[in-house]
Amino acid sequence: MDIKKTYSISELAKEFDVTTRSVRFYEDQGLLHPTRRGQTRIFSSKDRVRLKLILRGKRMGFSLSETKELFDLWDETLSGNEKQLLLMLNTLANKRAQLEQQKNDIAQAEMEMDTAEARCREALADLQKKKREQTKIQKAQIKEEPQPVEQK
Amino acid sequence: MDIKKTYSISELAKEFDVTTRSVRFYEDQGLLHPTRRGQTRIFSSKDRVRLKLILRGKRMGFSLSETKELFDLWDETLSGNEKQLLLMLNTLANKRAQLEQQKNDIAQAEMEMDTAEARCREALADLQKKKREQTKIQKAQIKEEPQPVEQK
DNA sequence: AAAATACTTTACGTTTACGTAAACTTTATC
DNA sequence: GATAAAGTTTACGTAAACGTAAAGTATTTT
Repeated sequence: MDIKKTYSISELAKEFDVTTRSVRFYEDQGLLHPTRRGQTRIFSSKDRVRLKLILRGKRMGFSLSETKELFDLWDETLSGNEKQLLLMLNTLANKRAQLEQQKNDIAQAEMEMDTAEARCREALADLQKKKREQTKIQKAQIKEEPQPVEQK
Repeated sequence: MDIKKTYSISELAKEFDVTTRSVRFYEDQGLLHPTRRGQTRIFSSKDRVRLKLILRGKRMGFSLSETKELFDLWDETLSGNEKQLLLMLNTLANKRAQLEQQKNDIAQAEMEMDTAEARCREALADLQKKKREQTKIQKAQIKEEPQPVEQK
């Protein structure tokens, strides 16, 4: 038994930092299924979870329709039909492959960022060195030609 | 000294399985900078690398303009200006944070897929069991009421 | 030289995921 | 009871990332 509470559209919007427009859009596209009190939407904790999943999906580069497909598939899976179960297992395997690809991409990106960062730091160090040499020269010059007397 | 070769638009398109339209679009958006022989585009191996990065970026949910920003930033970084170097380091740190978020998302998704898969297999096992019970009953019925003689 | 092939520019069309504005109801507050 | 606050529908607008078609050039093949 989840948190059981219900949510208004602006509660959800605020919590997940999206606009109400987006939430309504997700309903329009069949990703959320709030009930109504009068004409006002009432979201269940299931809707809340789904919203969270939608947003995570987006961060992972999934389109809304991809996410919707997963939702629908899962709902049909719950019906317990064998064909649907097998289909779901299949889909899960595909998604796993996608995730593997993403993990690879991320690992690659991290390696390249490592070398990029290293080069940056190296270049910076070089600059600092040059700066220090420069100030040394200046100090030397000051010693050679000391205290020019100020006058008004 | 990379592979040093140059590439036609269709070579690149074929290699990375994108349309020539896309490649031209990426140039239009300032992500690729092919030279020209007459009016025909000639892509360098640097362009090839960038195309690869563009596509990886897309898989990771980066927009073209995000990727372009990175390219531009990197190019300016190469100029060795201190301000640019610091800016790049900053940006790299931000991107790393993004990647961490993505890794979290992926880990979460994998966990949920694990439980989803487990439930599926369980449900399937239940179905199989019921099936076996069903056939047992049928076999029992056949034993009780054996060999109905066939006639024509 | 005619035809096929590969490339080009120009430009309008399309999908996704909302933004934004207008006009209206319902509920809470003064 | 007026007004503000939060919700609603309807509908047009927009940015991103191409698709697609038209019409032309350049080169290679037959």
